Amino acid sequence: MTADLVAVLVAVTEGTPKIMTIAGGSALPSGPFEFTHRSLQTALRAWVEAQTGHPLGYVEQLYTFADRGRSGDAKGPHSVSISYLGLTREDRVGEGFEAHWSGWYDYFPWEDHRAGAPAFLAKTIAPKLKTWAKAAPSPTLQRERWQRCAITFGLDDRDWNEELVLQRYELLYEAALIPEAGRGHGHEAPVVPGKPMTADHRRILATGIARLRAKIKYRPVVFELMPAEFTLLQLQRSVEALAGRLVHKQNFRRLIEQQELVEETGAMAADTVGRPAKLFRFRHAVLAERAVAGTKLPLSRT
Amino acid sequence: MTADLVAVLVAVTEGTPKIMTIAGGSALPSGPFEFTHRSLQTALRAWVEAQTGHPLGYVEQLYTFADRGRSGDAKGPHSVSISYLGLTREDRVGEGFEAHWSGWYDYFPWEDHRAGAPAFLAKTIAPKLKTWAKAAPSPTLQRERWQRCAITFGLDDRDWNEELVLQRYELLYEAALIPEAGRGHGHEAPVVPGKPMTADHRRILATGIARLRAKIKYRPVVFELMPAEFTLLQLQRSVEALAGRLVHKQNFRRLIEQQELVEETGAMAADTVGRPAKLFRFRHAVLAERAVAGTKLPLSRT
DNA sequence: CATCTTATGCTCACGGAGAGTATAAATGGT
DNA sequence: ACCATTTATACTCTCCGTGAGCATAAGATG
Repeated sequence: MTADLVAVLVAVTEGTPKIMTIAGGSALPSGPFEFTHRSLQTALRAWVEAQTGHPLGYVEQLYTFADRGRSGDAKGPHSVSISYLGLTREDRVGEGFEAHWSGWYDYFPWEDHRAGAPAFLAKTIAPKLKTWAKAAPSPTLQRERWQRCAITFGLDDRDWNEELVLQRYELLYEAALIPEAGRGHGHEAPVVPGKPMTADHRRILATGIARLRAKIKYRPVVFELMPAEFTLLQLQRSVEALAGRLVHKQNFRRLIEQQELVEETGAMAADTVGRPAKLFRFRHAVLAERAVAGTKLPLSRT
Repeated sequence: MTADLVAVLVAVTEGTPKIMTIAGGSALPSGPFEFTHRSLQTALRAWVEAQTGHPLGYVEQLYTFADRGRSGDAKGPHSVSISYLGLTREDRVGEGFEAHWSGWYDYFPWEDHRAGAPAFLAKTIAPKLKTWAKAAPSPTLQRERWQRCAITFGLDDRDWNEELVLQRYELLYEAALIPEAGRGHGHEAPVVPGKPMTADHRRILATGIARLRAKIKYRPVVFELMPAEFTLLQLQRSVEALAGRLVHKQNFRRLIEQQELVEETGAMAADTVGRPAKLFRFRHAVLAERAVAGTKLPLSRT
């Protein structure tokens, strides 16, 4: 038996959340776990450093799952995959490394609601889900299926819940609306937009996004994705990029400041449009001061 | 390489949270992962069922960690341990099974604040931590250490945060105040009350408790630990048992009822003191109705 | 100088959470 | 029968976090 590490490495560049990919963007970076390290965390850090040429900031374990040999042989070589979420900055990649960054909404276009709900959600996905729901054997099951769809995708006037990334992916998978769910029928036309990935890598990515979207609400992890100095608007844009939805500007600032998460550097942002903004830096002290330093997003419904 | 499953199986009986143990209460149930199962979850379920004679309710993965051979050989047989949290009921144990249930506060006596903060916290633990903090090389580090202690243990007039179970355990471990941290000095006298466990099992248990304490606040998982019918006070007592602190009765009921988590059975509780209480049952429908059905605990500061 | 854009300060209303008061319905003892 | 005790259950009140909007300041641009 073998153990593999799979990494969801996240960076945010100019309002776009990105993940590190290999194989032309069709897989997450992964590799065998070397037992020469003291722990899984250090193994992952060393490995990422070797790949990207830069140490990793925040690291968190995501999930472990077992595979029964993808080659089809029932008794073949089995493996355990241990997935991690890591936060960095894109510009940290060293020289001569072939780290590839892909926008994460390339894989989950339906997750970006910053400009409102994507049109194809109501136009394409919802009808397909409805069809799938109606294909259930009994009326009760049909209703239950549709209820699940409506809840996870915010249909029927329900609110969009940005944290249900994994549930949405799994629903689409179950409804066979994405290529990964291909049931041996050869290659069907992609019914739902979004780039697929090898094996269950897109599921792992969904897990990572979901975890991160939940985490930014109660832990100051966004700062791991920011440069040393930033304006409050830049910070807000990063949060919005991750959450996939807009935030109420004034309330966001109120929250950040009243929690004393940042301090002014004294300098002002250069080359900007409009009134120049103060530059801030993260107050690393808060990590020691508080056990839970929340950043509950002040979401706006517009 | 091998993969092991370690289970934190929780039940609540008469206001006491319990965990399933083996080896006279000195270890969590664990065993090798059989690759004959489709997933880790099903493997765990099957395995627990074989051990206890009863299917498992709620199951959730906790954490995966790697061991570099406990026997001391640096290149010896390595293994990956995958830990799970499972919720059941004690009375579900079948015939002829030797499931042993131990109160979880036997292992973490400082975590039970239902009758106020335990006396030995201020009398024994706090001074020891202070000594440890003062042993840091520089004044700055000394202050940082003590700040950490004060935050995690709610000292210096800080609030007790029941979710920091793991942080507290790791702090005690770091300060060498618990037997597991024994640094080869043979066996010292236990400086802090609480039953130790084999290897890092107590750490895993701490992880499980922390996870559960966090979860009951936003997911209706308590019901997995309740009998089919229960009174609201029984439900409250279970929550309090898990959280290790008391709850405001009226507000608790308001919360449960306004969220429509339960429905009356029509019957009343028998053989009770005082005014008889209505019996309720969990409305399983809410699991389908809502994505997030919270039970934010209405904690009281008394 | 008008206009656009972004920054930043302030107010308001609503609802949830913590806390307390009051009343009802049972039991057991005297 | 009456009272103390225990538990159940219904309301009320206050405070504050949160969502939302208004207003003003300070730059750039034409």
